Amino acid sequence: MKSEKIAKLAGVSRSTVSRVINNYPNVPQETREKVMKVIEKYHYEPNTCARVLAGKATNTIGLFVISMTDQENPNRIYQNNYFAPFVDAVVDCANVLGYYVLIHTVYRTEDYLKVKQAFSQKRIDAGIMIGTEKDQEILHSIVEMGYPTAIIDYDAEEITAQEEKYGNLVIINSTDYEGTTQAINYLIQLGHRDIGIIKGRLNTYSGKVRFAAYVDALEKKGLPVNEDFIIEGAFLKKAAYEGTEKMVHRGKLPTALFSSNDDMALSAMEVFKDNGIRVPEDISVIGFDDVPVISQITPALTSVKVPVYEMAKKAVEAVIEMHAQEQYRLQKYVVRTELMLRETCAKAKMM
Amino acid sequence: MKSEKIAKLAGVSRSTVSRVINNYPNVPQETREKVMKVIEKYHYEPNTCARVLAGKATNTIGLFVISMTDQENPNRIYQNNYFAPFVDAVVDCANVLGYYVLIHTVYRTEDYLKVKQAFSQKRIDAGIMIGTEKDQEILHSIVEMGYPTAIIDYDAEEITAQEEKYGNLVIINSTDYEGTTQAINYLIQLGHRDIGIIKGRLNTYSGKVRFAAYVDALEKKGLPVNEDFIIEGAFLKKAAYEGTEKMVHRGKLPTALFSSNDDMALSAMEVFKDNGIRVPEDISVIGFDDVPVISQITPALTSVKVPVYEMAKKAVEAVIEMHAQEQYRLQKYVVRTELMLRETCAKAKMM
DNA sequence: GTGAAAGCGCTAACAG
DNA sequence: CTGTTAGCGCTTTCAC
Repeated sequence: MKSEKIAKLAGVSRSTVSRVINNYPNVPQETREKVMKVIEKYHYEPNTCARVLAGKATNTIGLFVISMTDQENPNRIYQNNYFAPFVDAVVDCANVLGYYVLIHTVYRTEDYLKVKQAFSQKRIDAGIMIGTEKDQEILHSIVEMGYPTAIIDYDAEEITAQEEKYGNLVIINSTDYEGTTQAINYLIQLGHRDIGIIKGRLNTYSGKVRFAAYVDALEKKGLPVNEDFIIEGAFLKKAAYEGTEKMVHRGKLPTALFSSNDDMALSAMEVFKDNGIRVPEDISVIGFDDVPVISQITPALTSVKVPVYEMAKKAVEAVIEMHAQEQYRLQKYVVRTELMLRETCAKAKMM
Repeated sequence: MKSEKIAKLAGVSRSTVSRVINNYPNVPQETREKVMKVIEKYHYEPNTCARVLAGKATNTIGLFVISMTDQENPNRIYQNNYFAPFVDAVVDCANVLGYYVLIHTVYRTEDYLKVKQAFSQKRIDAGIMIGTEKDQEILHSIVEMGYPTAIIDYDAEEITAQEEKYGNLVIINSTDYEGTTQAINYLIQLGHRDIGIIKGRLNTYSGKVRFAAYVDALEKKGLPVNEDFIIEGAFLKKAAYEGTEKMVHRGKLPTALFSSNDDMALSAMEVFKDNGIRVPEDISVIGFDDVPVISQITPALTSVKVPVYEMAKKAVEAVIEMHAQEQYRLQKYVVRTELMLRETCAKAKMM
């Protein structure tokens, strides 16, 4: 079934059918209804490719999940508790606005070709990227293609200087610095002085910021940043587990531990449990992200909530709006984190 | 940049460029290289829509996640621990085969229109559906469109009779009946005689089968199916929580509980914990699906593993292969479940 | 208001 | 082996 047939059946020309489909104003109500009736009768759906080829939008946005670590694990991405809700949210928000989502994952540098192709082959109107690290060159080469692109968790400062070059870019972050500061200050208020951290990957914006905020918060209160209490976690469960284990075996523990994400906090708690170290009696723990699981475990993990849904929504809306616009402009959004108090923090014991 | 320009620059015609792009044999190595050089130099990518319009495949498969319950929750789908790994696996497998995945969720009956449109608008070569229930009519109307379609967790018997009508359908299930039987028998071996169940939604194939297998297994051993120990969970955490709570308040408990999925088992364990009922000392629990979280909690949940990755892989491969084929034929696949022994089951105490 | 005709970028007969 | 030509199904000037 094609528009020509509809035209014939309705006794009009293809142009008129097209006008009806696209809701153009210059067609009288009567004609419109006549055409619509035929369209509905035959469940006619215009061929997307033909429309796109003739200059219309694809009504599809690309979602690219970058996951360059953990390559061997089959369940890699959604195993990561952070990406899954994000993908969900993007699909959800896009669908509400009448858009499809074309999704592709990037495990290796070569896979970036696929995201470029999604743009250059005109499969999508705009794209959203999450999980990017400092793959500067490639990332820039994608942005330079000029299509509306949103990046989640990316250093805005770095490119803010060359605003005119990145008019098609949307950067979305959460208040990680403030969130971390709040978490550390909360621990300090509880009387903790030896506060450790499980670091994320530092070539990640959030990893970097969360660590910087941790250091700053301690220094501001005149507390020591003790190397022994800094665990390299790289945002990975396994690394966090091993790092924590090493610290435990070393025998000297902080009284509180801030983890750069929830997954790693969970790993640490596992180690503590295995070694008879009680949370929060012996050590307080705070995570980051506030993924769903952590409120269901015992003890429920105190965490800094990242408003994933809002970030996804903003990203979707921004790129879609940009695509509709004539004029692009660099946009930055920052959404608020929130400290979710639960059961893994307690007052520091007096020595 | 279009093929015509490449042709001009390479000193050939568009047809030859096309032949090179599509790897047709009838072009000498020399010409091929000459053209390729220009293509690479200009990073030329053929316009997908034009190719599709001219008869090529989209190299995109649709993934439709049906989730008609739990509409109010923003994090609905990936909150469900079962869908997330599945989506991941489908994207992963499709990507490996060079395909993009177009994803759309169905929360309401109206949303089914979008899945039909994805097909009729020629956005995808084939589709995969998960989370379907007995929306018979709509489902059939989709399959009747004639595009390669895979459905996960669907009653194969129901349509096996009319094989010729569903030549384009692929049905993929796991051995839920056997898996459940194995789980129940395991409990029986441990000495349990009062075995309860948290039911899934019965308009779901897996919900139905798991319940049937439970009843059969008990009856086969001459054990009672006690109404008091049957909890309506509908595959939902909340319903399972409330149902379990009601049973606990009623005061009479089975010594073992089989849950039709892990999420509900988790809810039940929460209730038990809140009421001072110990797992597995006071009650044994078995879940279904073997989602990642359950091995990380304490006590780690014994569960029947559903090989999600394999199922997704099979679905992707089957529909892609079908699309490439001339002749379609109804296909059914059943992949093996596996009982994962962990810490939530213990010998029944002698009364 | 509406139709005719050109064109979007590519593929695929058909000749040669 | 390769170029010419005719579509694929739709949108969009441009006349009428």
